Amino acid sequence: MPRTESQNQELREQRSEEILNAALGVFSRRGMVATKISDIASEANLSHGLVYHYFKSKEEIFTLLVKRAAESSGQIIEKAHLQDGSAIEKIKWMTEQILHSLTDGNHILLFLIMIQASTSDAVPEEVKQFLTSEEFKSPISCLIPLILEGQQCNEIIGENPIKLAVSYYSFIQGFAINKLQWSQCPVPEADLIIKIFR
Amino acid sequence: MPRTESQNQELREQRSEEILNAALGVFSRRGMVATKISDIASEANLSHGLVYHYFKSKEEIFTLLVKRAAESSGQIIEKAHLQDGSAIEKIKWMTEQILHSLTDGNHILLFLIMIQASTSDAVPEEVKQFLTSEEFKSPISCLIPLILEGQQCNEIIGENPIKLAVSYYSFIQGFAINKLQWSQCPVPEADLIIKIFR
DNA sequence: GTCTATAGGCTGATAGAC
DNA sequence: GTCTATCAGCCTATAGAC
Repeated sequence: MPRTESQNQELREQRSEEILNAALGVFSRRGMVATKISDIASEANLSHGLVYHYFKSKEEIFTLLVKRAAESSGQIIEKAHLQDGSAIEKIKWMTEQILHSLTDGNHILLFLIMIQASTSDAVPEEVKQFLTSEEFKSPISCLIPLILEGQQCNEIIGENPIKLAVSYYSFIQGFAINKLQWSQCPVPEADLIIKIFR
Repeated sequence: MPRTESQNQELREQRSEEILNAALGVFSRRGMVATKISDIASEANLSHGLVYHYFKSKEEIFTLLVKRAAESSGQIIEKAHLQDGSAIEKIKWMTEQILHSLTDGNHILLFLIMIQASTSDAVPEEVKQFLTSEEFKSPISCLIPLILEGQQCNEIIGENPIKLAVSYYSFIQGFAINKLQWSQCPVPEADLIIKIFR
């Protein structure tokens, strides 16, 4: 009995996700250029030919993952703004979310893709354009309104807000990297990081 | 008039450094796998053939740079231990040195090579071995004695020293990455970072 | 020492069978 | 939808001329 159209659709969707997941794993370990299509294929347990049935190229897969990562990081910041409480409580909440997402699941891999995308020159042109486009809101620029809010009620020290935002994200990004190298490393509490704002 | 032996020696040394410097620049921008020998050659203004006259392979160049980077980071920590003052003053001094070295010169490139070497799977076997060998002292483990010293005289909070060290290096590494992406970004003061210890 | 030419291997991408 | 076979291009590394 042949598959129905909707079953076919579902299969396509599922395979596609399998490939993307496999790619995420390999990309985050080896970087875009160093991963071969055959690496992705064998991680996903299918032939390299099939990868091309679902995606146009290796670059397309990478670009897609970068956009997902950007979206996922954007969502956390958005949620933080909607949170109850003072500015610093919002930042603390966000920090807890991030640290938690780095600790379990493969959110950390999306994080690393993002770091690779923004630190390496050897990425698809489309990724470069995306990262400099209006569409992409950098985490640093999204954090600044929150910092200003905290400074107005003297919750946060009167330091250059950009400097504070850079420091905060340095911390987060650096920790993601450390965590990848040493997955069992102790995770700092959000309060430890928040200290830089006081 | 032919060159004397010592002039030849000097030329070799000089060319060798030129190539290493060029390689450092390209590696840090594109990563090891994505840089071609011809990239290094043209950055150094010489033919690709000549690169092979000085080095056995691309991997050899990368490995050499990783070892230099490790040495240079080890030296800073060593100097910090020899510094006068309390533990936290030593850490502050070290932080200032690091921030300064990230700000000018191409020390930051060595830093990034180190990050690449320790985060990517796609590095020469010799690099992997080196990073797990006794020869290589990880910055985190080198910082711990200093933290313990500070905790004994209540200069530093009684938090898990490993956690503190991880947090500190997360910050430093993350900042190096940010600085590379955005070279004009404001540089936090050492005191801002040191807050996590109090 | 330095260059150009080229061999050899690998990999991204496609074609075509099932 | 999935696989295997294969092509075409690129890149490392070497050989040999100057």
